[in-house]
Amino acid sequence: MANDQKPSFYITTPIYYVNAAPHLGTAYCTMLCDVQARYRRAAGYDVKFLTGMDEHGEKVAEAAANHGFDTPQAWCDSQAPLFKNLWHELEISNDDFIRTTEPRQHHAVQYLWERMKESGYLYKGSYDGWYCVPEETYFTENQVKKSDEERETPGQHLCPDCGRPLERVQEESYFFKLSAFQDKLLALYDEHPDFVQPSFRMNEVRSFVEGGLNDLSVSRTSFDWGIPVPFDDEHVTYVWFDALLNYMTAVGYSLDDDASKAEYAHRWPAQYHVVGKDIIRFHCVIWPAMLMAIGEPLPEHVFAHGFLTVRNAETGKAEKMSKSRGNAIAPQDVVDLLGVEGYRYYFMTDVAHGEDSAISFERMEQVYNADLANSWGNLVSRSLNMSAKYFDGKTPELEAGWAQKDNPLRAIATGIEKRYAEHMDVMDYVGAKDVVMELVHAANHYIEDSTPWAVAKDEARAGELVDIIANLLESIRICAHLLSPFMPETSAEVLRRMSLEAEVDTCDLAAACEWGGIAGGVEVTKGDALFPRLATDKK
RNA sequence: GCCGGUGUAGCUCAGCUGGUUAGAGCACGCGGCUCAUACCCGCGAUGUCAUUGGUUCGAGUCCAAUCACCGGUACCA
Repeated sequence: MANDQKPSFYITTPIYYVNAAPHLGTAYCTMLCDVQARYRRAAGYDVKFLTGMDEHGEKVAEAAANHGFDTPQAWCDSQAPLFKNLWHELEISNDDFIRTTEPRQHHAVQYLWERMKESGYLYKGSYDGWYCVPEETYFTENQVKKSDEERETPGQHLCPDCGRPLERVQEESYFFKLSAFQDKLLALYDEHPDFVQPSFRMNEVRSFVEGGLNDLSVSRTSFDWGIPVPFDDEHVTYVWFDALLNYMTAVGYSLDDDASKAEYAHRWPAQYHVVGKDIIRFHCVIWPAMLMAIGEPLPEHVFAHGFLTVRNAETGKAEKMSKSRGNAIAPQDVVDLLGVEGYRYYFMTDVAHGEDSAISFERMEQVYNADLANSWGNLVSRSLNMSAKYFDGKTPELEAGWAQKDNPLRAIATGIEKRYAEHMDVMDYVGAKDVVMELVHAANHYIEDSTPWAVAKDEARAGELVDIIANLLESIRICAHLLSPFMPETSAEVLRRMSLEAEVDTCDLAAACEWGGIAGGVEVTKGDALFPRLATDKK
């Protein structure tokens, strides 16, 4: 429900196409959103995090038949749990899961058609294409042209798949007058340079729009697995007016009751649509144009991430993941190696912001061992152990004002939340991680410099020992908060081991990161290693 | 073909508007320590900054050309 006390933060993943089982790429995109959603909740926002599935279209109907399902709906129903279960396993904290076959989407899409009709940006025309009779497949003019060129059979119009001659077909279709929005879109990009992120993607979008826009075919008569056009029974909605609209459907668009209207007013526009770079155009060109046409506010940002590739162990080169190459890595493979939280940490902090990235199990092990086992996990281990050992299973008793004393860790921790937020706010997780790891490394360094094991042997230095351990525990507490969006369960565990369970799931991160928050004289438990070191098979 | 981008240590990348001996993390080698997950801390080596030419007192940083790689060139999400 809408919470008017806090600002809304609405973030979405694309809706994933039902025909492809969830893979490393979809998990990556969903994790990007999850980390942002968790961060924003901690930062005091009223978050809605949406993901879901795109279930309409000709290919879904075909897949259903091929898999022996009676209806496309039954096929979709069988696939939805694959996504939901994986998101659950990967600690994805989505607040909603939309499926385009749901009644709410049906209602919203039909409502959109009426608004589009009123807008004057809709007209009926004909959509030209090429049809391969034996393959029963449609191809666009460009697909055919491209394959003819590659095959060096220009102008012959041969099927890209089987090479046989194609038939020219014309289909009646509704068109959205995308061409009318060129200037408005360019103005949007000028006025909101951060509409498309990272910034280097903006150039691609802009040059595309500058090259001129064609109107967009938005309905089909050649198949019927889709939402009917309300004023024309022959037509079903083609992808654009269906898939993209899900973002608005999920926050009450088209509904007339007071609660829904309030929800929509509170939530829309979205702050972030996170998408793969392959669908950037749909979100940065078509989608804003649609919204302009019907007079709805535009989303604030579209963030496009890169693709994950696999590093070939022998050649060192990045390759596309594919079943035929046999180089595909499944989410489960990564979970098996790193655990869920190690998985999240690796993909969120070792993939350069918005860029493609070649991943490898070797690199995963390195990052896991270096950052999680050796640095962060071991810091927690040694610090909690010393606290328990020197203070009888507890944190040291603290005198009032202890937190005001200067020390190297306090110096680094001061303002750390702000530095971290600058990166998190723009989804630069690598940069945010670096800020946190600076404190982790400093804390390990501080232990060496202050030699608490030596101080503990000298009763005259008891006060000094209290300060050392308190500074360590305090640093760990702050790091746990900052790492929580990436590794929520580990951070919660760390706080619990310091008897700070009340701080888990804070919604005031800035306050939580103020120096001086630990409790004195409470139980502390060393516990098992958070991230057991992985044995690397080095020869 | 056209448009755009990239090319900096073994790997992943920083290097803003040109200015002393080119940086970080990881990986690697040596030394120290022992609270800790054989961990941590210190020290160290490595780069003709893709190539060539140009502008400049001075260029990784600007310009041109060349080579290599990548993306886009729209209705598959």
